[in-house]
Amino acid sequence: MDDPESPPLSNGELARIFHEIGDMLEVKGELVFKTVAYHRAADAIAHSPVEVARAYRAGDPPRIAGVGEAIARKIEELARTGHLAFYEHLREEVPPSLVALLGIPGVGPRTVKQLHDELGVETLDDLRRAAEAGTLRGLRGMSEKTEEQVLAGIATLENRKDRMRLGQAEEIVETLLAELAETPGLRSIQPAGSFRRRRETIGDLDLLAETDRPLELVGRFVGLPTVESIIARGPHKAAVRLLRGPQVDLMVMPPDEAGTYLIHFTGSKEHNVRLRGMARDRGWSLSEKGYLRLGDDGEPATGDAADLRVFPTEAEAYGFLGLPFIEPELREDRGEIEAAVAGQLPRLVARTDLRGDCHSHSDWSDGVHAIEQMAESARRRGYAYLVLTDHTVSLAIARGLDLERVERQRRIVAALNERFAREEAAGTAPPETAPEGFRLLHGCELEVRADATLDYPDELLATYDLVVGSVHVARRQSREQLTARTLAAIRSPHVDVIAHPAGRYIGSREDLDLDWDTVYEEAARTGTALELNGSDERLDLSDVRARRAAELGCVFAIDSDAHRTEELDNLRWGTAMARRAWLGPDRIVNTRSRAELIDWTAGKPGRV
DNA sequence: GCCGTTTTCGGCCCGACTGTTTTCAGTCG
Repeated sequence: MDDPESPPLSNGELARIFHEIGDMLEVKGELVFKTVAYHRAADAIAHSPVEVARAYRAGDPPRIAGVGEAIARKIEELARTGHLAFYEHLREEVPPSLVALLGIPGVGPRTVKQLHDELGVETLDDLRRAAEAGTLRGLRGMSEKTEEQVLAGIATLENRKDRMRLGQAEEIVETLLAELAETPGLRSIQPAGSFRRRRETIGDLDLLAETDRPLELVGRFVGLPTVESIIARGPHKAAVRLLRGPQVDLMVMPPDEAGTYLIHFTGSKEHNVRLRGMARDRGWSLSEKGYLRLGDDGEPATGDAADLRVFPTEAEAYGFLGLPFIEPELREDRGEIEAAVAGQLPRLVARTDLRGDCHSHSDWSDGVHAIEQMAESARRRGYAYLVLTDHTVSLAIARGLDLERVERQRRIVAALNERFAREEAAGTAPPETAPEGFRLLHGCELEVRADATLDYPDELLATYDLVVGSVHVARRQSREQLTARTLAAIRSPHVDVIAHPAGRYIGSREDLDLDWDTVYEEAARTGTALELNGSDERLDLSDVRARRAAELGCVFAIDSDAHRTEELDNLRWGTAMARRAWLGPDRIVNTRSRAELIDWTAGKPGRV
């Protein structure tokens, strides 16, 4: 029965259902291509810029690659009723506890089916008991050793850490690279995988090395003090789990053949599948080893090495398919192949394009470091400006500033800027100082109250260099209320940037329930920038949302939201998200000079 | 189940490692 009153399922919820269907079909032993089709469709829905269920309910189903007639019918049913009979029947047949067994490393769908059919295993505990009782060894292809592996796999699953934040991944990678750097024979070593693509969270880490002495490198790698266990170890490849840390894969490549290796191990899997398809169309088989010419039978030729093509760089390896180099952040099969074929890849914004930072805090509100420390730190990073945006009065928990403290803070900012100007004139500023000089701009992080009013009066807001507006409180309001509050900030002539528009914390706090397209359209119409918040706990807007916003004409600010000096470097993660959203420097307001930025903020009433 | 400037049927990406195997299936990335 239709239930138009209930909120439509989110893309994430739809994707989870179709992934689960794919998993259940795998366990049932269904044709593998069918299960893959469900997973592909689930991924496409998860990354869709439009709210799929809402669009179906409105009678305007979007065209989604990988969603054909059968899956479209299922989305339709889910969108209209919130239920899917096919899914519910499947869950009775293949209980979720059985699907959960797929999470055990080393246990795949065939094994789960075998365990269920032959031993009646339905849950993790069933399997644990069976392995401990030694009843697995009687099954075809299983032994005592299998039982040990299953038990170890269950332990791993139960201890499995959540995916890492980018900053955590970076720290581990840098430690590993330092520990392996002095290995004899090593020519180069670098991270690949989702960390190189800068996905918002990282599961496993991948390292790629060129070395003349593979055995020595692999040996040192598996012997590192932080290695808890060795998962696999071959002559050119090894996988380990770190103590209280992630799995790390090391791959050794022959010197001067890195091109296809880097592509293969950087991924994404979906990007690689597309490349292999292109290679196949041209009569070549692509693997990490290079391009191998296909014979008349459609199989790669064996024997003579004459038909293997290898390349020292990724650019050359892409070039073999007639493609330009594709930036790692774009390699998600979200249109980058088509753009590359058409010669229309975007020029992505780079960290060095940024001239300043529009969102930062001091110990006047909830930051750690003093105003002067924050300013000095930004100056020594070569910025032309840092906007100090401490919280406003109603956010008492963060010591929001009342009017009297705003005035005192303003005098401190002015005094600092006088000193900076004097030093620049006298030539005594730090050598890292930007050519245009450095100034601390005065702003605030303006609270949008629960009733959609702004925390400071217009007369006060008009005195700031730049204002970022934020929704922090009353997050559980209705979609209409939350959207109205965000729009109130966007429509204010004094609000220049909407800070962390979705208000999420990765892994712990969901996005605000907003009418997103309306928010994007209004931001575009008024010229209000949306923030790409660089805190690796936020990364807000997400890459998917930012790309949609850009399609609708929005501009953005890449901000650190630093609460201490070290966090100023959060700009690198904000930049990564901008790149994953296909954004160029022209869309980012803080690629502008200080004078241009100030002109832009002063022009807002005229932009409306 | 999806998809089509070679197909509306017949394909659908590739290889290393593991374990139990005597030639290969399963899992993983």
